[in-house]
Amino acid sequence: MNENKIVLREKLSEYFSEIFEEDLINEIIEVGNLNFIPKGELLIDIGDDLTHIPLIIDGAIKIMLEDQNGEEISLYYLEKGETCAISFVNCIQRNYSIFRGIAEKDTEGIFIPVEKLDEWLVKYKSWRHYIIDSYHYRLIGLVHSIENLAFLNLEDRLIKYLVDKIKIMRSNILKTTHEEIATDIHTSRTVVSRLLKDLENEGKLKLRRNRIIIHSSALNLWK
DNA sequence: CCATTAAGATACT
DNA sequence: AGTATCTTAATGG
Repeated sequence: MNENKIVLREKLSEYFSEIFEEDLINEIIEVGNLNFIPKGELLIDIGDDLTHIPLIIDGAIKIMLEDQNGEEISLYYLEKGETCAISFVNCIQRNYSIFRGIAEKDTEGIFIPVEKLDEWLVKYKSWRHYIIDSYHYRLIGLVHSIENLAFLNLEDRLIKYLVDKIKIMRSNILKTTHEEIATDIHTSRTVVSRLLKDLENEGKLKLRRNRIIIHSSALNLWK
């Protein structure tokens, strides 16, 4: 029991101790539970009851939306030090999730029960700022997704997707399939294959089975 | 070696 | 840009 708390404190110290005051850290250690979410696991689905809010310690969560036909589209990622502020408001209103969250890679998070969120909002200034900041940050993220969808052609969307993914995975070798990319940017596999082939012919990347190797020269170009 | 499946190719809308 | 279909290639048992 006590050992768990030591681990929790250690995990929090990496990022959150910079932004949260000591009393709040202690409370998080008291009520939070550390969870490991392996890559590919569904963390939360659309319509799920929200009982806990995650503080991401390490890894990344892909946030997705579903259309009327059950087709998915990926919106943005949650990373180390972040939380889902959208789910925060959902929690307060005791609503159901409007998003789907899947672990993009092995992820660790501290889960806080809903009741505490409200309480801490009044009690801790740092918590208040953290929630407002991340809400703002999520809004910016959403606006970017909308911009991408509305104003960019498919090729540019694909490029942006690759750049984002490289940032999240911290590697320019992406272990993914054309099929997965297709669902994420909401198009068909053949189209992704075609576009990637074009980029390969332009010398921007190399294609292997289950693997895309992006050249750093192209990466600089796309930034 | 074979089954599975990712990815390439072609043709049509 | 997207769909349908076929072929080829990689991978894991």
